[in-house]
Amino acid sequence: MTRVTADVTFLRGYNQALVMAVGRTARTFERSTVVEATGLTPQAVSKVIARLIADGLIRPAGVRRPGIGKPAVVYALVPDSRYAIGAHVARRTLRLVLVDLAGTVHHSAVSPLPRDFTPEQLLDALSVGIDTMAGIGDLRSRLTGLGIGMIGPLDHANGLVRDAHGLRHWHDVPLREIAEKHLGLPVHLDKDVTAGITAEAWRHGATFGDAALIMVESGIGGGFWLGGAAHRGAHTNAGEFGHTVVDLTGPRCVCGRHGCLEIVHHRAAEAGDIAHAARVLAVGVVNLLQTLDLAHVVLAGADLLRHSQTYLAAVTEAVGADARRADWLSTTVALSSLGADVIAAGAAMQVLDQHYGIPELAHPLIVGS
Amino acid sequence: MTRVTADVTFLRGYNQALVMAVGRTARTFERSTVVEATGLTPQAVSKVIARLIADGLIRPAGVRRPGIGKPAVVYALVPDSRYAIGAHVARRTLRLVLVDLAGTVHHSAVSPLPRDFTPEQLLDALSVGIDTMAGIGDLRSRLTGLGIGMIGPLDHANGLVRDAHGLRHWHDVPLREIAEKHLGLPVHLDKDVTAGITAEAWRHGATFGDAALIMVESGIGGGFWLGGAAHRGAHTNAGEFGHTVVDLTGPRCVCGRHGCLEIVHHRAAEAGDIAHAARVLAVGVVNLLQTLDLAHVVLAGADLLRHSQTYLAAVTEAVGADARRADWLSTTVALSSLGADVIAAGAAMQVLDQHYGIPELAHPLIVGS
DNA sequence: AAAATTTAGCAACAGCGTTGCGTAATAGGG
DNA sequence: CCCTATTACGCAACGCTGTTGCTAAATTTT
Repeated sequence: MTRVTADVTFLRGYNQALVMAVGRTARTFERSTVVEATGLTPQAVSKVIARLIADGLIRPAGVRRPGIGKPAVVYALVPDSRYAIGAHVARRTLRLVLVDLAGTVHHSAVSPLPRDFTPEQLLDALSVGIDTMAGIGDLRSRLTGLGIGMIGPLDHANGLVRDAHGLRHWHDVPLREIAEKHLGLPVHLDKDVTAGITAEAWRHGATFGDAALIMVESGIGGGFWLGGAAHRGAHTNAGEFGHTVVDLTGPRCVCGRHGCLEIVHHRAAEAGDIAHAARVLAVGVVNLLQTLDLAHVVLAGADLLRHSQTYLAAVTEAVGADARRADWLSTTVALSSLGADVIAAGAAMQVLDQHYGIPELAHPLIVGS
Repeated sequence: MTRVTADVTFLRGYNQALVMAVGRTARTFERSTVVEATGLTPQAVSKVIARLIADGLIRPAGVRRPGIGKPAVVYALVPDSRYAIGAHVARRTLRLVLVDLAGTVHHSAVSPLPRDFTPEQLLDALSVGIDTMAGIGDLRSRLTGLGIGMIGPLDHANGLVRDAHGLRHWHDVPLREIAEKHLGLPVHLDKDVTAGITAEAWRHGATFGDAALIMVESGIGGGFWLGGAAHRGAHTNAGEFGHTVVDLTGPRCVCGRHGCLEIVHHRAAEAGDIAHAARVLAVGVVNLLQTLDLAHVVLAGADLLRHSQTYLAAVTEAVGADARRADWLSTTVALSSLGADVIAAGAAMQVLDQHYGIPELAHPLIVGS
């Protein structure tokens, strides 16, 4: 845990991150753009820009001639100044992506994982994949780290896999620690769905409001972006949205309860009635909207993307019907812009975010002795 | 909206708020206590403490003699240095409370409101009630403001009541503005449930993790505390948790959907089967835990408190059954420590929080022109 | 009475954004 | 062609933050 005290170094990181967010969202920008967006003084922005140029993160890119007056210098992010690798660890496959500072996915590769793979087998697969990707343009020196998005439950703060669902050799594995040792890179571990929603938020910039990523892929999960940050919950266990009861008299689920969203949805899909399955999922999504009041819903996951239009239509219709009562209640519904890469890409962006995003002011916990 | 830029004044507010949080949580504290809790240097803490003493917010309260060495100065919050008044506006009643800087409720008064009361009638009732309370100890000068917790929907950011459920004269009423003008006090407007959870968080201090306040009172609502702040959602409409579907084949609800938690619960309660009603509510609570992974669940609301032990037992049992699978998944369940005052008290604490809590670093939205 | 230990705070410092003001670069008008 | 208005940029001084170095004070132990 990096304890960040509220000193002036926080200010530097914070305002730098604001400028970086502008650069990531807009292709090019000027000093006045940042001034408007942040409320900082022009002089302060100049200082921040000078620091970022010195670090090679942004560069001047010509001038704008608006007519009268001295032309404004135009700046642009240097996307290839930093990279991160993201890994999506599923039950049978490992997906690796290379993401640059702008959030663009450059390479994507899927490799199979042995049935019931062990931590060692995963590390070997990661090692091989990273060497291949990092060797492409000799970008080892510009590699910020590795992000891993994985099925839970896990402990994000301590980088610990508690008990990955359906994998026998994954009980209390300190994956972050052993991966950092094995790979010689900073490693960030998070739940797959949380990584996924981070990808959407990182690419949309500071305008992205409260949002959820709904993932249907051997189970139903949800990743949440609330109040400008990923929501992980008290024990990194948020998002078990598939195990919310939507039918009190429904069939018994593997989790022990009756009528979970997941089992009801699964039964419908199994029977071949995808349209019905999609409507069931839509009920769950509207439940989320009622509870959390979200601005965006993003749909993802292999099983969903296989029938993407059916799901998109069902959820859009249900959300629209719900919001019809009030015109000020608007929520966008969309398929993930990154498709199958969303989890891995988001894991990579979490690493970039740790370095170039808003620094966490770890509200210090007053832990009793 | 107070746009806070990330300058040194933020640092001051932030670190002062940390010290105030320590003072609020602990009866008394020393410099070393704060150093441990915040990670600041002793010298920095000394400066902060000096500022707070100058403002009359804390005071020296003797010394501690731990044995060897110079005794440490003990400090204590001065609870009566600042007050705030909180109002809970329900359909038929107005509840007013006086809360001090420590979060202690000093006076509580309930007065009836006319059926279908108008904004003017509410303002008059507020005016009378505030004059009575503020006159008690001539604490007008120490009054920070008025917090109003009200049924929604409303717009927290703009202080606007959009369309209060079941009240005819409340469509797009700029309540904050007209109340500030009428009462001559800063006014803070929020949903009732959000105010309620703020009360719990403010009293528990920085150790309070993600939490929900479940309120059963002419409807079922939820207030959320996530990531160290109240969660209001994209349109201040979070918490409509009573209108989440738990029974796909259930009876039709007033909201148009079938099998909402609220209608299913209501039918059971109407039939006199409170135990069953409580179990239905408990299913909804567990749904929340699955989705959000909360550390605390607080139960409140007049209809619930009337059978508090039945509800407490049902929810505790359901939460325990759910967490049994994993020992690291712990969630506390409790009745609100403030009882019927929780909404009004929370509204008052929101006012205090704006002045003496962690300052918001309003992540500036890059709003397109 | 002297040494050891712990706490408190003054003074100088580095670094942040802000303010004041001078300079550079352009278009338009005389 | 030159002058002026306009816009953008940045140096220098400043106020404020927390930090660092060091001295002084208050107590117990030897």
